[in-house]
Amino acid sequence: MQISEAESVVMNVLWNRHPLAADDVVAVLAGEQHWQEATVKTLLNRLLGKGAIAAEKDGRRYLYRPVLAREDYVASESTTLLDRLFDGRVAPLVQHFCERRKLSKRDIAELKRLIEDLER
Amino acid sequence: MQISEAESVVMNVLWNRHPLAADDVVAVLAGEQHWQEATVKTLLNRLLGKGAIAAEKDGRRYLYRPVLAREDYVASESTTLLDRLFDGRVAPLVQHFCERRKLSKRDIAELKRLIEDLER
DNA sequence: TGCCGACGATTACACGCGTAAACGACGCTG
DNA sequence: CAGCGTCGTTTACGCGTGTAATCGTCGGCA
Repeated sequence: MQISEAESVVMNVLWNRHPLAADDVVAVLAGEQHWQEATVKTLLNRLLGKGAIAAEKDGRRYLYRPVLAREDYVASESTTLLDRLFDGRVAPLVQHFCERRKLSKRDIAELKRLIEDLER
Repeated sequence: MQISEAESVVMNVLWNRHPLAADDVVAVLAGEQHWQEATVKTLLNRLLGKGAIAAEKDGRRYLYRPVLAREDYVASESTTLLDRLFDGRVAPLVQHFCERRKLSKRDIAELKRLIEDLER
């Protein structure tokens, strides 16, 4: 079940709120994307075909909800990247961002807490 | 300069050792990929077209070397993912792996050291 | 009750990618 | 000096994707 880039944008909408009618999805996306209504419908249909979302009849229309969990999607995407670029290990990735000064104060504080928690 | 998945495999070979003749690349990949020689040649050519690698004539053949730095590629790929999935922040990503128990002892130790270094 | 508008479904189409075979030139070997 | 093998170059092709337009149907309003 491979979700494309554009499809994942639609998934995001549904992960945030569901179930939603196609129209609602279009409305939400109107703010962030340039997409025509037809485009969103195509994406919804492809997601349906892939089994990533489900549709339940609501009168004349459908209400869509995610089947694929956001967690699972995030996990698979990030694991793939980690494997491809950092030999599957987290520390090198963090180090990479360290060296590029991409860690905010907040990141550092949170990382510190995470590590402390892990040690107990 | 967008590098596809398959192309990045070829890049990897060149990042590890360069310059290399097409044949050498094929030889290295023979161990890990199922690819025909022709496929590797296509990928080298596409990379040339994209400017991600350069070719220098060596008698009758070419020697290829990366132009795009591995560091830059890794940075752009991982930033893209981070932005898409974790709102651009590193800590949530690490937390994600924490919760999924994907951190090795070694990861934890290294992260700890990274954090300590950052605080000084 | 007939037409219009709203939905979902179907169809379209160009482009990049994975995967490769075919082609063409050139130098070495017999 | 004529083939043959070896490179790089060109061409191929099906599939997924981004991006839509068009079609067909059904319910509500005039």
